[in-house]
Parts: sequence; structure tokens; C-alpha cells
Amino acid sequence: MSKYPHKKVERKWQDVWERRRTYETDLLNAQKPFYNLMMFPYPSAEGLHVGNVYAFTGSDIFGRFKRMQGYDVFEPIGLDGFGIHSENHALNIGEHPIRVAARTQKNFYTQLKKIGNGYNWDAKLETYDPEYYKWTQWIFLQMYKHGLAYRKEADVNWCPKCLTVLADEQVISGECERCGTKVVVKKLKQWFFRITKYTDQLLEGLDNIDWSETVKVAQRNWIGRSEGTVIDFPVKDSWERITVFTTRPDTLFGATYIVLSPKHALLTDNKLQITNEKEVEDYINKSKGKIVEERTQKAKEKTGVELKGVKAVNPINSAEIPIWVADYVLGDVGTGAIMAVPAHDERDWEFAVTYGLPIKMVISATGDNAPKQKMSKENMRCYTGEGVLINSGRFDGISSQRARLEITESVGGKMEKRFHLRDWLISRQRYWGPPIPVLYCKRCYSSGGEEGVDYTEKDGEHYAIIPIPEEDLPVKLPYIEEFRPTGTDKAPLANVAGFYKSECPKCGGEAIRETDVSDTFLDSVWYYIGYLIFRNQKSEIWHPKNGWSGGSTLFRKWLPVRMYIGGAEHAVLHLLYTRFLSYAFYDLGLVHFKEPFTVFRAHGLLISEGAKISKSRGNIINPDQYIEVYGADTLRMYLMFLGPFESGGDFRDTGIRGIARFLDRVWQLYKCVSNANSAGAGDRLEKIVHKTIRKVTNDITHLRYNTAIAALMIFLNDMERENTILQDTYATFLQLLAPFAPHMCEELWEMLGHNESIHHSSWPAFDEEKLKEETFQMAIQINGKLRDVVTVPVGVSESEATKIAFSSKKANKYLEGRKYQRVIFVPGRLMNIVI
RNA sequence: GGGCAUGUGGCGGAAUUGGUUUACGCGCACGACUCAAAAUCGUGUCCCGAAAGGGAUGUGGGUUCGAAUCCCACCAUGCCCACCA
Repeated sequence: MSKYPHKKVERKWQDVWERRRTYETDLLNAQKPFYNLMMFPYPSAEGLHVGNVYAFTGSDIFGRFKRMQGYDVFEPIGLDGFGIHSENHALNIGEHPIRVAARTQKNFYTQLKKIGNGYNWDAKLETYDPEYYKWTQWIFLQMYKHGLAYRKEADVNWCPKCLTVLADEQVISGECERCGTKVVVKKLKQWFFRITKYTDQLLEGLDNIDWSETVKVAQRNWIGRSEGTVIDFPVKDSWERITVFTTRPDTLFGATYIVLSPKHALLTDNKLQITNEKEVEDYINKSKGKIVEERTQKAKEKTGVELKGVKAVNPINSAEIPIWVADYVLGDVGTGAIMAVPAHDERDWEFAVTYGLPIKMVISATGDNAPKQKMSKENMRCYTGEGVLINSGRFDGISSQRARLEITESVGGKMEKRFHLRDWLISRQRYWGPPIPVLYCKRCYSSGGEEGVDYTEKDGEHYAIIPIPEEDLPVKLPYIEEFRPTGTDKAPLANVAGFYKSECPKCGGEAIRETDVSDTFLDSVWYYIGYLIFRNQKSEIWHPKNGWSGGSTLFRKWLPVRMYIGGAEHAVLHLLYTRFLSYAFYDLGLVHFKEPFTVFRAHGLLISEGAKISKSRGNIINPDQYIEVYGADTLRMYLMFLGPFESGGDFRDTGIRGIARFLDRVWQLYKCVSNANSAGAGDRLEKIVHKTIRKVTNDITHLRYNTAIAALMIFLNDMERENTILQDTYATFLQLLAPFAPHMCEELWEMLGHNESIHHSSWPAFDEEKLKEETFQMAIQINGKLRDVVTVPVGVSESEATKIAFSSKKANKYLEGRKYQRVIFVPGRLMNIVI
């Protein structure tokens, strides 16, 4: 047989699979549904990179395995093509996003087909398809109608390069997640989703889902639960009081001053009647313009201004302490005000040192935390740990922990849980997204007072918010030539009169449309449901005016997703938002489950030559060239062989030859296959067959593809040592290899005379009985060191094993006739003589 | 600064979860085939040592008959988050 002709074989089967609809699933009549989902990609200019191939292949192997185990596998694919990412790319190359999308879509699907994954192409979707985003808009309306979407003015993150607001989750270390530009704060009216209503549920739900632990931890951290106390500090000679939140009420005696955030409500209209109003106002204005990064930079010196002519009173000891305003205190964390305890908080320490404010130690470190030398003024440092109270009046000597409760109680404080998670800002002042489906009507505002209608202010005028009626969806994104961001806080659509001028569906009067579009992550919160809807979109039941009522049978059969595979970088973006929406859908009676993904596994990161794959490093790897030279099967297997799927791998193309060699040997072995089908007694390969079935089955189940492939290599090595191979043995081998190398195995399977696809054959079963060995290699150790290895019968007794061990020449050399203290016998494994 | 990982040959990585360290593959060396090369096949390949033997899982300690695996400290690398009161 000549060399394996990968091009011919792969093209042949890709065509046949498509023609025979090998991987399409009858969603309504499936008996054993298994929804195998992979995160759909953002399309980019270069098309698929090898990292995508890595992720998709790992997911596809699992799906193929489940299919062979008898499940009806639903494995859909689509494109997450709406959003800033795609639009920025279009801007970069100076082409309209609609045209870019059309081109990349074609390219992507062609590439995806060449990898040979078993997708349900019938169900494919693109988020920029109006048939898709009419549902994205419908979801917005459901959220709005149930009070989960609202419009409010807030300090928001603004990216000066992308010229749009960003969600908190999209700001990384003060920089825009997409373009790396430093983010500034702006006060704008924006649309939010009320994710904070689900804080507790989202946190608790994590305990009951089978997800990669790293992602759960990331979500817990992002939700950021902290327990503390809310304490009121009265303002001297005033009715006002300053409420602070602290996790360390035990340090209350050490509070030597109060700090208000520049955004604190008490600072407006000089409510505190301070004497240096002008100075404070200047400071507030200055801090407003600061970019987020400048303010959060740890090294950055802290600044602030004292509020003159006013003092706060520490409720525990009636000490009068100064009040400051400083932008190291954030307006949207806690209560926007803190009690500063410089002796026990690093930020307060830094600030107190800068401005010469008093520092009072109230916690003394104990035990292991205790300082080696006695603290003096000179070597004094801030201590943030726990300890015993000092300088705290009647609380002296008690532990931090106890003091938290007792001090809280004695000042009438309230224990409270606080969370870092804040509502999700979903409006974007961009073009390439689904228009938010609401109208603003002036006349409905004037007629006023109607129940269930919200009012808002826009450009200084008052309007009623009128949701677009469901039957009018989608609100189509119009094609406009001038799609560039405007540079103001308005979206490009705000310049398109033909779009925003509209008629109020309620009163028939003039109304204007919302011109912002929604965040990309809203497109992807429901796509796993979208695949089911899309598959059936021709039916009349699938119209937004009917909601999802037509889906209950389908939803119950297929959801939640049984296996979801994707990147861990979406832990607090896509994965948290999706859980949130799913909880909301449940409450709105739209779905029957709360958690959307029963199992989620984060695949590892594929790196190249030790570095993260990125355009700037110039180490992008295009899979096409490898598919061209070696074939898709080889590339698939090579990627999976690099290391455990969940830890990623380093792509060095030297190793790919090894896999190419392996597959070619599998191909060559075909000529050694005998016509005989059933094993005679004493088939030397019987044991390895069953061993490999067990190993590969177990490894695929746990996504340990690298060791599954190693086991198949061992199997091949053993087969090659024989002159002839039984047909059954070879067929079993092909079945085990099929999820990894689907094209070649299909071809050889057909050559063996099968008419049905190998991918619909049943996964081989192993027989425990056939795995039983008669003897094993027993290790003989002396004091835990290996001295000899002997072959002994499997059921050997301890006394027999002891006899055998002591008769070992090698072992005896070390015993030198000495008496042993005892022996440790591990059945089936070893004998350890302790001397 | 916080959280989470990881550290085993020249390299990617195995190790029945506390029991024979280095499976499988790459690379390398030698050999076969060839006029030659490539491809392919075969043999070998943790380190020191002529051998007997000894030493090795980032470093140092501990628990144990026995530790890559468990505990403590330190070092290094990677990822995520970060003025969260």
C-alpha cells in the first residue's frame, strides 16, 4: 500500500458526511439526547487560528465519543460576529462590517469543515443575522418588562479609543479589554441589566455545578462577597452623619480620620457647611478627569483635601476626628466613605504619612504574627493582620474576632454583606450590534401618569420609555456608510434620521428610537438556546410575538447543556452573564432550568514556542498550512497529544511528524489484516485490546486525550509485532481511534466492508475477565529501596511472598544475614523488608 | 498586593492517586536499505562510574516501612484579579 493519501480521503469523507447528513440530529425524536457545546468563535481577519482548532477538536472528540456510546449528539456551531471586536477590525482595514462579516463567515465555515468536526450544520447561526438578533432584542424586552433592565445616569467606564462605554468586566487594570487604551470615567445615562438581584443565587449556584474549579473561583472572586459592619459617624454640630462600611470594626478605636469619596452625596451643595468649599470643589473637579488607571495605580501617591470647619465624632470614644475628601476612596464601593485606620490599613497608612495625620495602634499581633523586635516610632509599620486589642478602652485584651461583634454592637452598627458585583452596563455607543428596542415618546410623557410606563431624560428633555412591540421585531440595524464612532457620547445611529425618527406605537405621535446598540455579551448569553430555535425557525411558533412558548418540548429534551467546553478567559464575562440570564429566564417562566451548563470544562491555553499566541508577537499559527501538508487528522491528533487538554500545550511543529508517522503506520497495517474474524484461543493481542479499550474510554471521559493517544500507540506497536491481525482487532482499534482521526478511520472502516459510518458504530466494550493476569512483577524493596523484581502468581499469599523475597539473591546481598524488623506486603505490587 | 495553578531527561509530557520514576512521542547516536540523500525500518538513549555501585522529580525541612504525590518554609514561572475599605 502506498502512503496514506490524506487529501483525497479527507475531501471524500467531508463530502460524503455532508451528503449523508452523518452528523445531523433529529432534535424532536432523539432518544438519548446529549448537547455537546463548544464556545463559538469571534471571527477575525486571519480566520481560524490553531488555538481555535485546538479547542474545537477537543470538544468534537468528546462529541464523537458520546455519539458512538449511543447518544444522539447535538453539536452545533456558529459565529459570534457582532460587536466591538469585529467592528474595530473592520475599522482597521477600512471596510464596512457587513462586508467583512460576509467574507469572514464564508472563510470560517470553509476552514471549520476542513478540520472534519461533526457539526450539526443545520443549526448554525450568526449573531448579526436579523433572524438571530430579533431574539436578542426580544430578551431585552423581557428583561425590561420585568424590571431587570433599566436606564440610569451613572459614572461609567469610557474608552476614548473605542469611543464607547464598557462594562466593569471589560475593564482590565484600568484598560479597555479590546484595545488596551486607558479608560476614563464619564457620567452618562445608560442601560443596565440588574445582575445584582441575582448575586446570592449566582454565588450559591456555583456549589452545585460541575465546572472547572478555576472558573468557579474566578466567579466567586468577581462577585466578591465581604462581610463587615456599617457604622454611623455623627458630624459635630450638625444633623448629618457619615455612614462607613468596614470589614474591621475591631479597629474602630484606631480610626483617626474619615475619608469621603469625591462623589459622596454630602459634598454636594455644601451640606456640611465647610469653610474651604472652593478648595474642595477644585479637588473634586480635578479627580473627575482622572483616568481610572491613574487613580488605581498602587504606586501613585495619594492626594486629598481636608474639609475645614467640620469634624466627625467617633461613636466609640467620642473623639473628634477630621474629615477628608480623597479619590483613593471609590464612590461605588461600600458606602463611598471610610473610617481611616492608618495603623492597620496600608492605604490609610500611606495617606496618613503623606499628610501627617495621627496613627494609632489598636491591634497587637500575637503568636506567629508577633514582631521580633519591639515596635518603636521609627520602625513602626502598618499591621493588617489579626491580633489582640490594645488602646481600646474596655475592649483591651480581647481578640480581633470577638471585638468585631462586640464593638459593632456597642455603637449600634449593622453587620452587612457587601458585594463587588455591580449591575451590567449593556448599552454601547457603537454601530455593529443589535439596536436596543425602545422608543422615547414626548407626548406619552406629557400625558403622563400611566401605570407601567417609565420616564427618562434625554438631551435635557423628558420622554416616556416605550418598548417596541414584540411583533415589530427585529429592529433592523440599517446599512449606513458612516458607521464610525462619533466621538461624542452618541452612537452613529443618532445621526441617521431615517432610523431614529419614528412613530410611537402607543399614542401614534412622534417618537425617537434609542440609538445605542447592546453589548456583544448579550448576543452570546442565549446562543445555546438559539441553536435549538434556529433549527426550527421556519415554523410559525418561532416568532417573538409568541415568545419561547413553542420551545418547551425541545428545551426539556435538550437543555441544560450536558457538556460545555471553552476558554477560561470568559469566566466573569460570558459565563457569568449567561448564568445570570438563565436564572432570569427561569424566573420569567421561559425555561425549566436555572443553570445553563451542567458540566463546563475550561480547556488549556495553546501557546507557541513558550509564548502566548498573539499577533504582536508574530507567532500566529495558521492551521491551513498544516492541514495541507499533513492532513486534518494529523493536526487534530498532534494538538491533542501535546498535553492534557485542560492544561494546554506548546505548539512546536517538530513533533507533528511523529503523529504523521503513526497514522501512516495505521494505514500500512491494513495489509496485515487477515480475513479471519473471530479470535482463536491464545490470540496474543486479546489482552492489549481490552486494556486499550478500558484506557481510552476512561481517558476520553476525563478529557485526557494525550494519554488515550499514547495507549493507542502502544496498541499499534503491539499489533505490528504480529504477522497477521484479526479483522476484529483492527476494527476495534479503528473505532477507538475514530474520534481523533475521523477521516482515516472512516476510510479504513469502509475498506473492511462496512456500509454504516464508523462514527455511528457502537463504542467497543471491554471484558474485565479478559484483563485478568496470572502473574505480576513483584517489587522487592529493602527499607523502601528497590532491590529486585520477581514474577509471582497473582494471588500470592504474604507468607509465600516473604519466602520468595528472602530467596532473592539480589535482596540477600543487602540483608547480609541481618534480622529484619518487619515486612510490608502490598498485594499485587510489592514486598518491603524493613531492617 | 491578593487569588489560583505549575515546577519530573536535551524537549512535549507519563506515573494505577502514598507503592518498581521517566510510559508515549520528539530529538539525538549508531546500524540497515540507497551511488547518495530524503523517506522508511531496527537498536540504543536520566546522570556519575570501567565495574560493583551510587545519585536524581525546583531548594530546604517534616510525616511515613515507603513521598513526584501529603504537611511547612523558601525560590522560580505562568494565568486571573487588583486602592473592594
